[in-house]
Amino acid sequence: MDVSHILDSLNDEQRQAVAAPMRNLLVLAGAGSGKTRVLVHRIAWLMEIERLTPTSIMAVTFTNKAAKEMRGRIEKLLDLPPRGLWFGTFHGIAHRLLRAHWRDANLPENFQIIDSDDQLRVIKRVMRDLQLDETKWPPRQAQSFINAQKDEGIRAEYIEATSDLYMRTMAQVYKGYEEQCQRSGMVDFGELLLRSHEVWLNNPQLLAHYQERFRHILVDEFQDTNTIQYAWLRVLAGNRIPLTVVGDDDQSIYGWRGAKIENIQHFQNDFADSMQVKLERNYRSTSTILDAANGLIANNGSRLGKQLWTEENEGEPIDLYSAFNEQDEANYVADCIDDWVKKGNLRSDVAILYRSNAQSRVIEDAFIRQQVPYRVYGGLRFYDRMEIRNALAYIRLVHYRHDDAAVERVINVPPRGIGNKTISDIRDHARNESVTLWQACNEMISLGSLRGRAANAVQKFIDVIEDLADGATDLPLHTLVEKVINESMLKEFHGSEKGEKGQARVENLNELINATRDFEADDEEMEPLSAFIAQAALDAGENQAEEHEDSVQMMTLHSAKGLEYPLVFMVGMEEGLFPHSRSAEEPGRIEEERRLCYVGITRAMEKLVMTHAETRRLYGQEKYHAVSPFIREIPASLIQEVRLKNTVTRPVSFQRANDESWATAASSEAAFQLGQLVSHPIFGEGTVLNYEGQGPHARIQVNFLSEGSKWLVMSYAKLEAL
DNA sequence: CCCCTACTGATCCAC
DNA sequence: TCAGTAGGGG
Repeated sequence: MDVSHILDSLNDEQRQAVAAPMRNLLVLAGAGSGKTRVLVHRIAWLMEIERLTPTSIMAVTFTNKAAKEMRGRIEKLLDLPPRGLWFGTFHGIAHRLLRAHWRDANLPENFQIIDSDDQLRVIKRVMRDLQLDETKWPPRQAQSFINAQKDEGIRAEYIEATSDLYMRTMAQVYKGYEEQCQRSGMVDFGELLLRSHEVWLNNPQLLAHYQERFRHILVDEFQDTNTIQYAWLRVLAGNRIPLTVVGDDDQSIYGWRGAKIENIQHFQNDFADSMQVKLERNYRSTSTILDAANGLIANNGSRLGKQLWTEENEGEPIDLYSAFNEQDEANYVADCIDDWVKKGNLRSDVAILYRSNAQSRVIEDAFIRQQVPYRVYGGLRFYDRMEIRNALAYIRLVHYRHDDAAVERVINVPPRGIGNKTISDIRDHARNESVTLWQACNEMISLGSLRGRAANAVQKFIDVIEDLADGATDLPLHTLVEKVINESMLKEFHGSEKGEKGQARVENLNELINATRDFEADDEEMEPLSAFIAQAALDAGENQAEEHEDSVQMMTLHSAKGLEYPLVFMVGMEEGLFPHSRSAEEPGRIEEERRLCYVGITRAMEKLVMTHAETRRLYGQEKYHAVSPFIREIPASLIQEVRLKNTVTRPVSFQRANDESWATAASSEAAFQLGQLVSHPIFGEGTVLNYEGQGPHARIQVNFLSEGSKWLVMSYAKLEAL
């Protein structure tokens, strides 16, 4: 057997991992060490050397993007698509299992996946039914409670009846929510895993079937697994199926989302007879960058232990810039990028990394001023956009009339005269009669329990859906979707929103049609429509449409994981910002922040620049932050201070901006001060609450004793100070 | 039903 | 500070 095409391009460590015996294997893959490559080659090895069929291999990832990339690379390596390979995210695979065994899972055949937005609506409804005060019990809090429980594998019934009012109330909501979901066949993300885990526990034969079928399971980013995912894997593997897990404990940054770093730390104890391979050779960064990363992460205790190395040369030192304030910091970054581009480099090779999204604004402002094209990652994902979610709700209703979450969403979108009163009547009917909202609509109309106008409107809603559904099964997917978007009037509705927003919304709707046009189900057994609906629920879609212009990439440290850039800026390296002040509370959180810093550093290939601001305006207040302790943990010899603190001269642009704003405030204050008592010839006495603008357009807000608060134009108001 | 005002709260976010 | 949103008034 010629194995050269599988092993030739690999280094020794990588080969060891790829060609390891069919036993439990932990691959500790450092940043930039060729992790994906090892996974892909391992799969090829299993198929060609160990002679496993594609159907007997399961490969699990966390994101659809990762799954897609891996699939592409396997196809390229093997020169053919690996048909039958079980490939996907934890949720995608769990969903597939539940579709196949819906009876065993005690679900209706056409159960629907709901995302967090739908989930919140359902929870709100349950809480309203329980007559809980929304201000005292925020639905969002209940939502995260429920999701956290599910991630831990805990059902409502297992939450003990405690005297703790909070726990009792939450458990009550959780219970009501579970019942509501069960009644209307809704399954949330956590439920996919929880339910399929239970299916295996309750059906030994079914579990045995899969244990015979799968001969190997591979898991990517193992350090990100949470409790239920880990349990899911353990039950499935059950000492019968060997696992290859790949991950890096030093890059575990999702503890706040339920990920358990212990899962990778204890893997060797929990999975019998396992071996471990470390990938420590880095192919990405200069040795300076790696030494910085190694020095930093050495401050964490209880690591599995890794030391990145490279054959690359030292490269440039790490720059540290102490900015006067956040504007100065932003200008400095913009200036550096100008230099970089003048030297003939690409802007798309530059990334700006920050701890929290709020930090991007100041930098964006500077980029706009200096005309640096940029692109911000994150924000709303495609399938989270309002117009897309509305369109999907219609599509879901065409497919399955009893989707309560979808009815709630679009019963009055676009507005067709169904008011809150009518909707809550429909909800009441549905609850009293134990039927779905769709059934409630129909029943109430035939019973005549809706008034004339409301009845007409509801009938109109029913007709729209029924008309769309009529003959829907004969149409190709994209034609159907196009029809839905047009006939639901969503295009007109969203298109008429003012500004460029409407335009963008229509474009997105068109994009949705395009997406269906080249949609391919990865599960051939499902009908296209339900496959598409499931995909839309489980795949957030590409972050954003590709930007054509060469632009700087801006993102949070979290979303930078897995990416690499020749030039990386880590901004806001200040205590309180990074590490974030909220992470000082719990033990272990600082270590996670340190790992996040490690992730940031190891994104850089050639050059790393860190900046911090001595003063920063945060939540409307000027704050003085100390330099991040993480900077001190990097060997000082690797860092070069760009400018010594005591020689700082204020940049010209800053001085001007600052002086102007100071002058404005001063001149306004000269006239009236906030809180000052004033008198008006007509409105009488009042207190100054606020003012804005300057010169003849300046306006002032006064809270009058008799009239309440009013905005007045200062030059006409004839106010007198008292 | 839409717009304005007042209020709140504020890391990180895939599925 | 400011963004997002709930509730009142036109």
